[in-house]
Amino acid sequence: MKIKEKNSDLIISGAEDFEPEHIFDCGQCFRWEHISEKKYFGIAFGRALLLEKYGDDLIFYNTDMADFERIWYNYFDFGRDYKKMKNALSKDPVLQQAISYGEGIRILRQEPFETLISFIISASNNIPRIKGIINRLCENFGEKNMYMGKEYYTFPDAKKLSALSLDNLAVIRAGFRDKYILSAAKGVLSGETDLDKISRLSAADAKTELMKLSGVGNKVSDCILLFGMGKHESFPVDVWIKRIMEYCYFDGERQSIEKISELACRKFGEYGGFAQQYLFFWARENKIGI
DNA sequence: CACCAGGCAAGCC
DNA sequence: GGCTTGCATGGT
Repeated sequence: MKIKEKNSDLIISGAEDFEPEHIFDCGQCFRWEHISEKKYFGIAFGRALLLEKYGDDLIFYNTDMADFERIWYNYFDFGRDYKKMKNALSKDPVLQQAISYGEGIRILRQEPFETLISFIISASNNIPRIKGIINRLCENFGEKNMYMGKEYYTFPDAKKLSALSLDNLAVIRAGFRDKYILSAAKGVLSGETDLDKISRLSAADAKTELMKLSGVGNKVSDCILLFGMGKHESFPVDVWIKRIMEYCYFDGERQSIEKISELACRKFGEYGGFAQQYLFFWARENKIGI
């Protein structure tokens, strides 16, 4: 991978296993917007970014090497050997097919607090509405910044959210999740919930800590571990994953979530999270198992 | 109208 | 322990 600075843009060549459509539509993030054919606009770590896939190159508009190294390199998981992971998972014929469909997926390393709140919102919800609620959360309570002549809003921090009442929060129309959002924010602000410390625990111990939070159960905690804490062995089992796993590995017979998790752990091990994302994207886009 | 959405907590037995 | 039910809101 080579990076050139040109005017105020970065041209990244030789970045393999990177397809914006796969990355941003596989359900791991909610703040990336499809602008045009190959352009996506998103916000992370307080920064906005317009990026474009241009042939084999990636263009990161209006940014610099300092921000690339500080934010985007880790956010886009550029340090990982995706070939090695794909080779390991491809030994399974189901995964081989799912990978060939979503070959450009990467798992983003997102901010723990944003991931926590976002996946609390995700419970019993659908993706378009999750995005809508998060947009309203940021527009009402985040900080306004400018990027390429356009205003954008950062994800509000724990302090800002903790100061809100349920009535204040009603504008985002989060439904019954509103009280969980406030409670989680207050825990983080007080230090009772130390997300950085939790990130450094083993996946199992971190999960135990996260599940102490109201509104964070088995599936939501796995998503926080996977997308916000770098625990790539986590395999979140939602309704889609449950269906496709039953269809592909259990002859279509209904299974408990525990049985599905056990099989995923055995089959995918340290790469469980990647397997989950390939399966999720493949199943949803092709309506497999429905 | 019923049913569902990247579930969870609380209340039952 | 496991199982059932209510939950806000919006889309089909």
